[in-house]
Amino acid sequence: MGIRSRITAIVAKAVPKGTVFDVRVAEEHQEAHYATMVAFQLAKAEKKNPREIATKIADSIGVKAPKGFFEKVEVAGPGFINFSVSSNVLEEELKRILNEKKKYGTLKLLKKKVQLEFISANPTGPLTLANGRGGFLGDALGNVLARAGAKVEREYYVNDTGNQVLNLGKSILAAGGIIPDSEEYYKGDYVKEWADGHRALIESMKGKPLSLGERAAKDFLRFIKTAVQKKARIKFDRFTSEKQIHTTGLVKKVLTLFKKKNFVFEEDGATWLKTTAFGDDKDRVIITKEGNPTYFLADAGHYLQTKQRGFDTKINILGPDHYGYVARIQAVAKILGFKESTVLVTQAIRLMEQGELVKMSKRKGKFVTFEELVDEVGADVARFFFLMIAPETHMDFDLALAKERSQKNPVYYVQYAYVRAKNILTKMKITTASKNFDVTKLSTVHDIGLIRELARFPEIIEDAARDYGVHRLTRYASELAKTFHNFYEAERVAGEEKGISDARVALVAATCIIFENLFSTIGISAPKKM
RNA sequence: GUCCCUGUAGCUCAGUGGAUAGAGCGCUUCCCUGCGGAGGAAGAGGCCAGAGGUUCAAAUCCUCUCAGGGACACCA
Repeated sequence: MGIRSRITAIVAKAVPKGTVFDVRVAEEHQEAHYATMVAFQLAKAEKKNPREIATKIADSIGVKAPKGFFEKVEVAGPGFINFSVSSNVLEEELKRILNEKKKYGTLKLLKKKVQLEFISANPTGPLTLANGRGGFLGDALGNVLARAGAKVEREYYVNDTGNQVLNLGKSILAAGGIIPDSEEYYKGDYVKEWADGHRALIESMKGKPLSLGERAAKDFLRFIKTAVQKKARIKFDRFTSEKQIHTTGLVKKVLTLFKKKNFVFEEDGATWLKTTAFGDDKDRVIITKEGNPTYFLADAGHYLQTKQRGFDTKINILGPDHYGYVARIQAVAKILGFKESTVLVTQAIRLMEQGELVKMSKRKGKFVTFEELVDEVGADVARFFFLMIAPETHMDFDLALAKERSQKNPVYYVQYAYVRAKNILTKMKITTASKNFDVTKLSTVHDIGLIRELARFPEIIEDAARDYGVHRLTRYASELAKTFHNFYEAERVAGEEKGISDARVALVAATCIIFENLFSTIGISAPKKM
């Protein structure tokens, strides 16, 4: 339990039961460490002056808090309650970091079993930058949720059959000159390349474009896997095949279930699901009038599979082009009885080249792939840069500046802080920092500031696990790095009087632990040197 | 036309209804006789797109307007 949650627990005892309130890190210009605005909320209900209430609460906390926990609790301004924790508490937290190491910042906050689905791009070509954005988000979010105590499965749902794959097959035939070209076919060089490399095969399969598409999709999926897992270091536990959803009978099963619950009707020769009952703006076809199940029905079968495999929570990360899909898939989740179903929609990345917008389109074949970007700037930079920005922000990425930008990217600033910290310990030949140090020797603003910053790590994990705001982690990384660089410039570790030196060694060792935990959660490397 | 997202420093972006709106880059001026200068310090730079409203309190919530991006298939 971090410092903030301990304060929250203490405040909770001093206010009426059930009061909802926040404890947050105090603003920088305040001397205090943490603050709460609870008095303002109570003032409304109790029709009293907030300052009066704040004073009452502060007094009560003075009595109820464990002895020696706070150095100061004071009312400020119109009714803020500011907390300064005592050095004992900081010492405890520092020791906790040194003891728990990798486990520091693992919480028992989430008890749920979560399936996290992301990327799930069709294997009809290389990944786009938007796919990559969702990929990094999913990977890091998976790490965060796991740290917060959830059991997480990361899944890539592969649309390895159906119209898009058929279209891919036809596109290859067209690229091979066997059938005439058409507007809707995939145009990228990769289609041509694949066709050129499989001349005999496409000749023999020219009557079966779907099978040909499936065959090519297998290759493209392999390329995707390499780009995602090897190059971008995005981990998946499971690749689920849409084709298998069909062959294992899940499509029929989910249809039966929908019918049983009376959400199915026939119209214009097609079969529909009544998604409007759950807020969708129109009902959706699940079986076409030709008698083919739609992708949507297969996806419902997939959701059913997930439910049957024991997941009560499903998080699905979609790209901006799938926004229109959210309402209907949420309808399915409700019918199937998921306890929680969240769809996160990431916004597009606009690729700029010399001030010009470059359109990304698989079909037109003009795009910079996710893999190319990772090759160009490296996995750490690409990941950190993408994860710094909230997913709903439309992001401008200037490709011409990508490489130059990488020199100035905050990821280097952050990793350099870690290298500096590590280097101090290496130079001093310290492998394990002693836990017998005197915390009162850590007395400068830089010492204290660093400890306070380190202690925020569990709070960041908690917040990110609550609102899925993974960019909190990269922001925190920059702040921690700044704090450490400040400390490094101002204070020495080696060569100080022994008591101070020992205490600072412990502090630096703890800093390394936090950086390592943070880096592994974000998914970037912890370099020994740069 | 309907729906979604966005509009905050020159640029790229943070900002959970609360205290003096922040960071990085860029710009100005400083700081190496020390653990790695890929650093540090100081500074300039903001009618938080606009207008109404709700509130003790709004960049944050509501309504409208404007601007940019995206989605609106018996494709995925």
